[in-house]
Amino acid sequence: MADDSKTDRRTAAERAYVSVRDSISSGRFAVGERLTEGALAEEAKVSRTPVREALRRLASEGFVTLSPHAGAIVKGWSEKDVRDVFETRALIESHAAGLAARHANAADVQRLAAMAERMEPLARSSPREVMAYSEANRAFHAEILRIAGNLRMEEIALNFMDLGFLVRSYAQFETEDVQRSLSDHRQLVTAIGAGDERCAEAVMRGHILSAALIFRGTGPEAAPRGTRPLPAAPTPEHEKEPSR
Amino acid sequence: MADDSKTDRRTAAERAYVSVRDSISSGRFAVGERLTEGALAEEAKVSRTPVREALRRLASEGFVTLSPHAGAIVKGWSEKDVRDVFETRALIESHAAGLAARHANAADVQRLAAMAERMEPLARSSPREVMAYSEANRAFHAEILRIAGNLRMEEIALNFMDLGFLVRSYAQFETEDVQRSLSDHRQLVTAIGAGDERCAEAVMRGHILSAALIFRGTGPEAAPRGTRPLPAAPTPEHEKEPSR
DNA sequence: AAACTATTGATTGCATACAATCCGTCAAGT
DNA sequence: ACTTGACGGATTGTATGCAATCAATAGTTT
Repeated sequence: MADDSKTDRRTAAERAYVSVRDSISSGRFAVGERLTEGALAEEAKVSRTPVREALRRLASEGFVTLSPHAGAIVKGWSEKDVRDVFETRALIESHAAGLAARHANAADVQRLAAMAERMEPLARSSPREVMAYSEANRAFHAEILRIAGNLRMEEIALNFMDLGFLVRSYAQFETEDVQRSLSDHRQLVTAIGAGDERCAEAVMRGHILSAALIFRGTGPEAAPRGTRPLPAAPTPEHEKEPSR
Repeated sequence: MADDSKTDRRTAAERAYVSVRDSISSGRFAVGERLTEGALAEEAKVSRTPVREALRRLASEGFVTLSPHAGAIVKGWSEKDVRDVFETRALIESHAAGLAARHANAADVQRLAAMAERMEPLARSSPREVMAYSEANRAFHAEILRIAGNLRMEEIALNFMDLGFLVRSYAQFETEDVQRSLSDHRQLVTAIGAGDERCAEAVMRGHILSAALIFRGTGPEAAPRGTRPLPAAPTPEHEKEPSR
């Protein structure tokens, strides 16, 4: 973060993207807050052009919504939005788990098992290692998707996992939930190792849907208190469906 | 098209996007062809800035691949890419069909039936109405996704349907295939109207996977001869997976 | 002749200046 | 008092100029 040296290999657009995305994921920008290009540009120490590029990308990934001439606002998530995302994840990742069970070789299973094992200590040192645990969890799911061998499903599922509200939700996990989650992972490794597609599918579906339950249980005030004043708690519904 | 009047409500970026996308979908740009910002800007009568924006969006939607400092090339589709897309579509849209069967009301079914019916004459006047048929087909699938009520799945499936190679593939349909496709649609309407989730799922899965079979049957020379010289048929594999 | 290096041309990436648009405010009219 | 209209500030959208980077070519060396 203190590395503002000029020898930055990444493009300015990439820096802007990471900067804004992290600020959203970490909750520094409140849901519903309007992001002006100028301010973001100043913060990331680039001009407005790469910031615009970053914002378009973030919009396509679901982090912000932007309307012509009105700019970008941090996207809020209604109950239904969250349910839709988890439902889609459950559909895709359970199918992927089945494919993984079919395709996995010995090395794949070995790797998965190692990853699952590595998560256990992270789960115990609960309160502060949320980020590390979340990262490890993402890597585990990513590995299963990779083994499944469908790039489209991999992209979609990973994008969903990266949406900010997921990371926040891990903070709400009770130790009991974490234990069940770890158990799920072990079961997944076993099922995939045994080549039992149906079992892998079912476990993955349950794994994700139960996570959805926990998250939704945290209630509508899932907005994390960020490092800044939180300019007036926004109404729970920023984008209402136009009834269509 | 002749409307280059200055009273164009759309933004320049939107015009650039449509311009480039249409040129790709229609095959005017060959697979593997390199697209330079300057040329595209001139063609769409805008500056390079909105063209860049359009290219990023097209990349996120899978029409082009772009690498830093190297620009954009029209994306090619390997056998596996196509299989992945159809597999994912089958997974999502079959699930959506099931949801639609659960959620549809009388008006929804009415609308679907009308759309299915309207496609029949388009199918008969086969050779030239490919575009109209393709549009109607897209609308039919889109309506089912809308009824299903999961925005994420809707977005994903529609994006996949819009990928160029699909449109091209319709040109390859034999009348026999079209008849089966129409029959599938009628069956879908019936199943959804009856609230039979399993049936709707199964029919949709078969509908999409059989379309995949037909498409793949057209072989690797699916690259349509465009209106321009086709600068040397590119090798079938432009983007090879880095083996990971 | 082959391989490696330097240079040139073209293209992308970025910054900045300018134009178009939107939103809030205030004034005037009904 | 309420609506309507216009003005002003701020923000987004677009164009253009310049710097950074890459690819290809020519030239040099082994």
